[in-house]
Amino acid sequence: MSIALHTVAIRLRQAREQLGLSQKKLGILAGIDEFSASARMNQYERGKHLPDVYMVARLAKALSIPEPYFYCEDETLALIVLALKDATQLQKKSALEFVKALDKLKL
Amino acid sequence: MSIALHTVAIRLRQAREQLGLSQKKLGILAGIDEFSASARMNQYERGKHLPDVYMVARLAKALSIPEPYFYCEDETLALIVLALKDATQLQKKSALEFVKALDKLKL
DNA sequence: AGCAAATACTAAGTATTACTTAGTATCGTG
DNA sequence: CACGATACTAAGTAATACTTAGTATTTGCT
Repeated sequence: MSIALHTVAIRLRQAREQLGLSQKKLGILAGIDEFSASARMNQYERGKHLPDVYMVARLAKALSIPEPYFYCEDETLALIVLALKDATQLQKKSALEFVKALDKLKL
Repeated sequence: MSIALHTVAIRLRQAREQLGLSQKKLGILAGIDEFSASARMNQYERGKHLPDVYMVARLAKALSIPEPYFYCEDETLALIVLALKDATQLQKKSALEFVKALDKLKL
């Protein structure tokens, strides 16, 4: 019997496995002490504890993933955020215009 | 002398002021006890304390703003997330395709 | 299969941080 | 000016995360 995992926990495991890292290694990459990295990362992924925003920021950096990705419940929005990772300001502006236009279109 | 505010704090104030709510009122709307709502919300906005993800979720709901918005450092990305608030799944898929194409275009 | 190393996971005490309370400052308006 | 509303703060208490010291489980090798 278990309570539903928070999006942060789900996205974290998702992103880590994508890169083929162990919980411990990712923790160390994010700057956690090597003796507690394994336990802490596991607690995050299992939903035992929640990483605070600063920790999520360091994990995001270690994984090269935008921070807001970890808070996207909607899978498609998560993918949009991910796809905009290396976008230039101009590209983002362009995407914004597209989305605004989309809104008026009621597709 | 003060340390830079976290994005959550900045976006929170931004969103609250947009709606013309007081700190206390927003806190109450988000389910905080009326006697501590003012202090807590102020601590969040001033960066004295950080709301955890569950609190951010409740604030997001009270403000009718998507959760990931609060973690978007980039202003344009924040606006994209905001613009997709009421988007249908089809519209989001469409936006995703656009962003993917944009990526290959190196605009 | 059997073993070892790596990885995943957990309980419990300690450390850290948020939350509540009680209040002071500041702003806006009659 | 005064008063009500809003913003803000210090400090003690309550809640939560972090560390430690392990136990389970999985993986790969002979």
